[in-house]
Amino acid sequence: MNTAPERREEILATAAEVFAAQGYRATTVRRIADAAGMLAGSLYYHFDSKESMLDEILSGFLNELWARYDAVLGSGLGPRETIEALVTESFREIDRRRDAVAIYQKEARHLQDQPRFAYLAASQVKFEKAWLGTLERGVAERAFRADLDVRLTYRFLRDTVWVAASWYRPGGQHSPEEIARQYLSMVLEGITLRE
Amino acid sequence: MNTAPERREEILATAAEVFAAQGYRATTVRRIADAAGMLAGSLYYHFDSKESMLDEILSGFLNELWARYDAVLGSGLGPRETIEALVTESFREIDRRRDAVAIYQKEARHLQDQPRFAYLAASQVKFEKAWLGTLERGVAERAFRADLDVRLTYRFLRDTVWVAASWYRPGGQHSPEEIARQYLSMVLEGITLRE
Amino acid sequence: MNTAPERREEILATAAEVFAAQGYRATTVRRIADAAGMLAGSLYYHFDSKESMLDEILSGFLNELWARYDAVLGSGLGPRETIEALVTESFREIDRRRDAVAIYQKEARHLQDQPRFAYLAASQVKFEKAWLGTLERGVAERAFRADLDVRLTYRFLRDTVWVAASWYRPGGQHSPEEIARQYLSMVLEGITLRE
Amino acid sequence: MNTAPERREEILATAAEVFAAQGYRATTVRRIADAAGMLAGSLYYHFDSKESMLDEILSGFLNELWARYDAVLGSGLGPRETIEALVTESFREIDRRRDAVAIYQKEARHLQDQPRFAYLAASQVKFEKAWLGTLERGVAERAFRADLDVRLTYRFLRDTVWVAASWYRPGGQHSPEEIARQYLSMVLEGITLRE
DNA sequence: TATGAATGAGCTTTCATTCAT
DNA sequence: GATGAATGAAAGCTCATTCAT
Repeated sequence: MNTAPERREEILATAAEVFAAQGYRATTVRRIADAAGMLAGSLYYHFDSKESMLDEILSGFLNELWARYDAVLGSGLGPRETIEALVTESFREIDRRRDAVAIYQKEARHLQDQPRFAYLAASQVKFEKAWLGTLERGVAERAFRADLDVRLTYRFLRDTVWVAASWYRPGGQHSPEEIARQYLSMVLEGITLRE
Repeated sequence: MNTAPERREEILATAAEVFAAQGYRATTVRRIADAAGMLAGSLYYHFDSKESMLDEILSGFLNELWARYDAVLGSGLGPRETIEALVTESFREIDRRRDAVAIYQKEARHLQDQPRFAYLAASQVKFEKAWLGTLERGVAERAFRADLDVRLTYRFLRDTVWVAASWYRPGGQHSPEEIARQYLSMVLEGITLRE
Repeated sequence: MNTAPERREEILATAAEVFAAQGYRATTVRRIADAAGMLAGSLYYHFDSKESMLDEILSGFLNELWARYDAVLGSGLGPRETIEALVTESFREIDRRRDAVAIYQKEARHLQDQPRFAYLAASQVKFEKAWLGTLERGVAERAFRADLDVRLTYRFLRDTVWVAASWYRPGGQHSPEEIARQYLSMVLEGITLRE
Repeated sequence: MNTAPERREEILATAAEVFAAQGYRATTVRRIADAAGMLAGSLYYHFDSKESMLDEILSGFLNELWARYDAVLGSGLGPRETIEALVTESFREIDRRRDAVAIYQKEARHLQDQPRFAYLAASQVKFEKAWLGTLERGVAERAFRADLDVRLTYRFLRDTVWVAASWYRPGGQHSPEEIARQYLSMVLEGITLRE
């Protein structure tokens, strides 16, 4: 199962693309193989199973994401700046691994019940801790409004950011940073015009 | 195919529940039948295929939704009030048909390529027209900020509302109207504390 | 998985026949289905898997065998009569379930490592206890020779009986009881002519 | 296909070991290669197929066996001494090629229908001729009992000897010759104590 | 001599669907 | 209205084998 890393990555990228486009279940192993220019059986030289491809895609994404998040969280920023940095890193990750994010979005919920994908639930918990904690700190430090339900705000922010993977196309007219800036502006200031 | 309407509705509700929990593809007809207390083959007395169950669930949801939306859009409200009404109706619909909304969220994108589900794409277009139009009117009438990309704002709003179906539980601590009010407050005013 | 018992038994008998003739691994599910007059997939209405057919065949055989053995062992016979009765019951079982015995013979050794087939090993242990015990009792009571290695004698007897399944054909010229009588005569008296 | 004979023999011994332990069909070429410290494809430098390994194992065993048997049969012994010599040679062969004998035992029956393995059937015939002939000669010469079915006696002897391969471990507490002596004692004199 | 990568045929299994009863 | 049994297509996966390097 350990092959030339480049070929693995190629196949994995192909698989991610197809999974994201058609859904994991609806994707046949044959379809991935076609897209990778080989026969279905040949995939099994590189990977144990369809599921293990999914696993690598998802864990690869989460590992990278958490490396960035941890850097942000460890750098001693204030609540508002932390939120800004997390949102920006999220959009950058969507830019880097759009397919993985889209798959995560669609499949994480039922996958996390399987032992193999327990790390999805674990990540979810860490995620909540990081965002919710920052929001609460912001309320305490009078950076954020106190009249909003924090959990609701958390979900709002979280969903808002990740759902973007469903329409985002890398190389489009807005850079990830630009999208992040606009999102943050909406979330932080609201869309109402103030004069 | 025409049976006592209550039995149909029961089965449909069951199917929606399972589809929402496991995904359409991953749901077997047998699982639905189990949950409905019958054998798999017996479902075919009421419906002619698994796909037609999905179809009824989705179109039932969209028909209801558009009846409400059309009422809002035809009532001559200003842009801000229109947005408020649409968001509120959306959360009410999530409250009424949580499963259908969750299914829609997950499956609409690839279903809309099939002729049978072309109405999903059509609805999407109408949807965009309604929301985007309202936002543009709001910018023109100086109700909304002009410095934000309107398409981005549209997507932001749209996603934000519907994704809620993934965590919303009817009968929870917040009523749909209360959730709508908080969401609107965030979107319209932002989460930043202003003194 | 619970269907009309007659159909199950029919299919099981067919499967046993094919397993015995070609070996478990070499037998395809399609071949069993062909012989049973159905399509491969249809077997799965009645059974969970190819392995579960094997399981039922083997456990059915062992259950029946042990019912008979236990009756013999509990009836207070002397060592020689016990051996005679066990051998006779064994040949009767071969007559009744030739295929199952042949499969057992060929496959038991490697199957017993799998948890599902642990009962094969358990049966083996009980088996040894019964036969070896009887032989030892026979030696103690001066019914059997003391100059032979008892374990060797045990293996000799055990193998000798069961291997017969590989050539025995029900309805042949000798009844199971007649074969048992000849086998016993050889084992007990030897083949040497004494005058 | 012609390589250093030592490497071939090594691989063949490895293959025989795995075949004997797991069964021919259940053994993958990769498993053999693993055990031989190479990759699956590399085996094909030495052998042209999995089947040809089996072929060499089996024919190697039979050739050696027949060389010994022929020596015994050509040496003009009486029936009892012939049986004794054949049994002894058989146990020596089990000692030398335990795996091959075990494979033979399990696979010969269905292999012999394939043209490639027709020699298995031929050997079987020769075998029967030698043993059955000796037994008949023994009955005629009043060395063996006349009241036993000779064919049954033949099968009894044959099976009894070869099945030992399934439990025999070279280097165990009994030498092949010792095992042969005990077996012969049982078969010739019976296990009953005579005073 | 051996490796790494691929092939292709065939395997067990799943599942939506049908239909006589 | 529902059951029990079967169909048939397609799925994921295995594995002996090939072959350029």
